Amino acid sequence: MSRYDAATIEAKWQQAWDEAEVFRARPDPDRPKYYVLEMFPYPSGNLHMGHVRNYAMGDVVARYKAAQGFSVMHPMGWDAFGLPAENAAIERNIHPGEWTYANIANMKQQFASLGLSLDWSREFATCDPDYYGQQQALFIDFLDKGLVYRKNAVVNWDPVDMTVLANEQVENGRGWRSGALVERKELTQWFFRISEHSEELLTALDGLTDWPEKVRSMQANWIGKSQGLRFAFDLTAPAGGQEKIEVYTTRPDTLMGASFVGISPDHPLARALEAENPEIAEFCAECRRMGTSEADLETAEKKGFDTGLKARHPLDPSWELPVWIANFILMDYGTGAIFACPAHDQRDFEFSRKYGLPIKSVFVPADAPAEAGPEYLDQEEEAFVPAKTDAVRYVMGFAGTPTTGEEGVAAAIAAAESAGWGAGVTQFRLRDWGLSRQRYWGCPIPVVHCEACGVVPEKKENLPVRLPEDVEFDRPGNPLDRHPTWRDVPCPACGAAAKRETDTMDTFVDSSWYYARFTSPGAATPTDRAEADYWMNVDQYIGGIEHAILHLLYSRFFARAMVICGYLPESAKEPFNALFTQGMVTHEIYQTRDDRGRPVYHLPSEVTDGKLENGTEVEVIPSAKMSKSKKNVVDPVAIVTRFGADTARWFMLSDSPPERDVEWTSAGAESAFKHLSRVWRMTSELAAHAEAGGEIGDDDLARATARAIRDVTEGIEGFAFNTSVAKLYGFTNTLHKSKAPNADRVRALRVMAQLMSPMTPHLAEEIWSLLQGEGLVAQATWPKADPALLVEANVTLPIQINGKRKAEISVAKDMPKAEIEALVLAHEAVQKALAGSAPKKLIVVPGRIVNVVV
RNA sequence: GCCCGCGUGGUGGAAUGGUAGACACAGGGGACUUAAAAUCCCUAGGCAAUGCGCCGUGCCGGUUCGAGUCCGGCCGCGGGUACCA
Repeated sequence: MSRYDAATIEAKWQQAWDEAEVFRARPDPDRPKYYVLEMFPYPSGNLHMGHVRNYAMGDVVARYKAAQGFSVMHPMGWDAFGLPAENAAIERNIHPGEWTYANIANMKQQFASLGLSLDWSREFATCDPDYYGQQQALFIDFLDKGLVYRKNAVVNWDPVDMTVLANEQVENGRGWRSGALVERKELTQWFFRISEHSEELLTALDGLTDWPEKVRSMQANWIGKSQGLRFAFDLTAPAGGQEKIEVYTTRPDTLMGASFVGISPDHPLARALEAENPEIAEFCAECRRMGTSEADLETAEKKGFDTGLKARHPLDPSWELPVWIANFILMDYGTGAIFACPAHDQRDFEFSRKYGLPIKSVFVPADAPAEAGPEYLDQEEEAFVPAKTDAVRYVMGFAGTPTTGEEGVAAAIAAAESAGWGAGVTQFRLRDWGLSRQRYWGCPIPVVHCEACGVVPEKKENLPVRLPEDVEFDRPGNPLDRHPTWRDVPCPACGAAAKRETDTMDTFVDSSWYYARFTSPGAATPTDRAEADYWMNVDQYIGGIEHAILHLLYSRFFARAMVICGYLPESAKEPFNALFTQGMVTHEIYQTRDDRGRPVYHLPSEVTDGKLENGTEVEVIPSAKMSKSKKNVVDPVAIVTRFGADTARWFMLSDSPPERDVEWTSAGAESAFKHLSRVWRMTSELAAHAEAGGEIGDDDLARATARAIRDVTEGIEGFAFNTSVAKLYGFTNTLHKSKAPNADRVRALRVMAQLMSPMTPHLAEEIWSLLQGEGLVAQATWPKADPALLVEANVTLPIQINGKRKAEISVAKDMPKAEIEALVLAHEAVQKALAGSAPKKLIVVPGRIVNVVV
């Protein structure tokens, strides 16, 4: 007997699908449309298992929806701009474009081997001039609508390489190549006005009911709406041209516990003081020798400098608070200035202890001793920070007698407003989106700087503003800046000699509208409205949880901006109807040490039974996300070559729930292959008995088939592909053991082929064809379970005694409660437990369980 | 630091607040085979010892007739933290 030959089967059916153009998306008035999209990949050059998992999931949805009668669009493209191409250019002296397109060609071939139901006719890369030209057109329209503007912002500056660094290029405060201490540097940059949409982006989250709750909650926290008080501390004497310091606080109720006023090193007052005082200049310079990332700033040691200035407390003009510059205060937040209340903020507490500043309690726990007062925390190690809704007792309030923080804040705002020294304001944490990048491999920002006219957008007929090809990466920095001629252009407004902008766009811009471009990838405008109106929204979006905030929030903003500019219908302002976030693919890490004790990593393919080929034992480190640096990667191509794409897909979908991480094990891949081989063997044994349709006559097999249809369908609908896979294992076992006539088993196996087709499409197609199914299984209608076959006559009821299962009874499904109770009470185990007395309680949940409380 | 998740046998995991461990991997036993591979059958949380029992879903506590599931507090791991994508 021949064996399961995945390579032959897969090539055959991939060709058949291509020839029949099965996956070509076309508007169809007779069917509802369904747009499935997986986050497009960065073309690193090689497919990894995370891709296989992500795209296998999307493929299940796309194929299943097609079988359900939808007109499906399932496109694919490339998120092709970004840092790695420039790094490759520097390291290997290859042009970023050449490197990127070679990677795309390679990966596309690998994609093809997986047999995904993709409509490749819509493919594009974000580095295609056609795509980024339309992005430039969008930028110009956004500029016109006031959605983009320029302001100053800080970047990580490498003073040796004279270049801007990404946060990930800063390691322990030093540039990753030069090793130089990184500085913060201010540049004029372009910003999208996303913060103007904070309220809308926040409230609209409530409508995204098919998004994971965790993603909505992360976005809500990121947007960070808060109610607080804005007011000013008057300086006792003007300094640095300032007479007061404006602050924002969400805890105005703690104002009587203030110990100092803190300002950011980038605050205008700090800037002014720097110029006069070398010590302050040195301190601020030290603060600026830090990366710009929030995690770095927040975890760095808290440092401060007493400016010697004093500020008057707004409630007591005779109370003078010292003004400190502190490294943890961000200029981007609120007003860049705070007042510190160490008793009720852990960071302020530590800072105050370090610098010997007073710590006065404003409130104490509700159950604190009656004599507890402002000195309550004197001996404590931590600030007292209860939930805002917890009951507390104010000992130094200034507005009534609130009983919780929440009430205290409201009362403090009301008091400040009526006394006229402060205003309650709503504040958002969300900042405007800085899109300027001082790099070559990105979409050029289509503006020209003219001495006479200022910043002028390029004319749309001159788009795309193409990246020049003749660039060198022999030194750090942006090659666009030093290109001999590229910058020189006439001003689009006056025609005089002018200079192009050399900054390019953040790659998040590229990925913020690609879903819209897929609806009409060749259009001469960013979208074709008829196509966009038809295909939008994305019905199911699938991608990694790592994109929960930035990519998804930016896309939501961009969709709104595109609606404003008329490129999308109003209904598309939330572009993704449903979102699913899948987990990562992980693997054990194999490590040895070199003669200096440094770790050396080994590929799984080099390790057998915990040993290298030369017999050296490796240390096994628990699984982590597959990464090249740890070498815990498995090449999908090798798996596909060895077992076939269906095995790789099947294994990626089995075992782990899609939203959780999955661990790749070679044993798991082998068992997946074994199973598919078994199904194939059953098929080849039964193929001789294949004949035309008809019902399954054998009652048990008919019922098992109906249950399989129900359960597999439920699994797919609920994004629990692992349970669908488990049910298919079970159905295979049933079919294997069934003594039903061959014709019945053929019929059941045909159904199984349909149920398997979203996951293992090639094998399903082969089974379908061997068993003489009609047409392609990829175009067959999804099977329906006969409800009559799903009805069970009897149910097993577990009997619990005091919540612990002790026995069970089998009863008719519709048996009345009273009869069940009688049966239960008569049961031997219950009699024994009751020992003659009556039960305290008898709970009967029909069809579920019985609990006897004794 | 902050925000958001996750934690169940030797392993991956299943389980609308209702029989914890479905399905599978590895393991053990058996069949077939000269033998091996492949395949097929049986077994399988731990302790105890043979019926029956006790313990058990990271740890501590709570709500409930009943908690892996809900609530509070810890511990550990992971994702994000605005220039990685």
